[in-house]
Amino acid sequence: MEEYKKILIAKGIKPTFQRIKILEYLSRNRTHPTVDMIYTALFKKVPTLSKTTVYNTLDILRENGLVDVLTITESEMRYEYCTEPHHHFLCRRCGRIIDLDVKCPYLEKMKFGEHKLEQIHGYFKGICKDCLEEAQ
Amino acid sequence: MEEYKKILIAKGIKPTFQRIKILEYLSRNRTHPTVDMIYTALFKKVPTLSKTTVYNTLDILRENGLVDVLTITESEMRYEYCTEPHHHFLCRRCGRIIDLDVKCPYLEKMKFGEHKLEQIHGYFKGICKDCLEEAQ
DNA sequence: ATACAAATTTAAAATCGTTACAAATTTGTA
DNA sequence: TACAAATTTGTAACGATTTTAAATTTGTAT
Ligand SMILES: [Mn+2]
Ligand SMILES: [Mn+2]
Ligand SMILES: [Zn+2]
Ligand SMILES: [Zn+2]
Repeated sequence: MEEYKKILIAKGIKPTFQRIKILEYLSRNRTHPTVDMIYTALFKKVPTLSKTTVYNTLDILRENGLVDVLTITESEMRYEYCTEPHHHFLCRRCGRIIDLDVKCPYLEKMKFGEHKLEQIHGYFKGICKDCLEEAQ
Repeated sequence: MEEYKKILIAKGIKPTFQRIKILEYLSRNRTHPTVDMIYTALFKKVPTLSKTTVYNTLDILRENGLVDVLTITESEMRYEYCTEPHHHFLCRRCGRIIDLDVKCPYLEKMKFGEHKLEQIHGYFKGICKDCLEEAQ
């Protein structure tokens, strides 16, 4: 609670209860949740919460570099607490999005050719280890 | 026309007029169009075309490995005629999606760790060369 | 050719994630 | 306490996609 309040203040974002809770949720749940997952989880604790606030807050957090957005699935956006750049694996069976420890030269240099590079997304898709085992 | 008819037949897909036209369009327009772009362009030539047919056909083409789908933007899917795997650059200024010639070891091996890897998407995002120049 | 079943196309409605909007509430300051 | 600004909220609008069922086309048996 206090920790996330400080983070918001450091970024010049007014640390409202909702913003703190959303940032805290993302920091504690490294599952790349959808907006609806965030909303549903927090609504239990904050029954006045509006989904619009989740959208608004995520936009603010994103603008301030506290949150990253993944376009890895075909229907909804995924959000994650911003850390070091890394790649992701999406399992088409269970839908989980798993952080990968991929050695990618571009991730560090953030430089490529003549274009101005701002983000790199590495999306690996297939069947995850657990689902493979489950199917024997 | 005949060329794409043959490709469809080779895949066991009934080569209807609409399917041929959609496949032909994707082969000739390597711009990673949206469904709406495909529909709007073809509607001029095929005024009876339905957007549902575009969706249906793209699904079939995708299932048969003739078309790839990109989830690079935040709102709609992008389609491309299937070629050798390659990465992409999305310009947030002009919206163009540019094919990249990135050396990626994973693209060739298609193997990574303990998961079963089926696809790799490399999405680079930023400002393209042309837009940079245009802004001096 | 004709009839009929299956496949395909089409148009319309439904769904769902996201955005726009305006009212209600909260916050900061005088 | 009063008031303006910022934030939150609920609702409506939007747009991409999916669902559904009717219309059309195709292939095949007669
Ligand atoms: Mn991650
Ligand atoms: Mn491409
Ligand atoms: Zn899985
Ligand atoms: Zn550009």
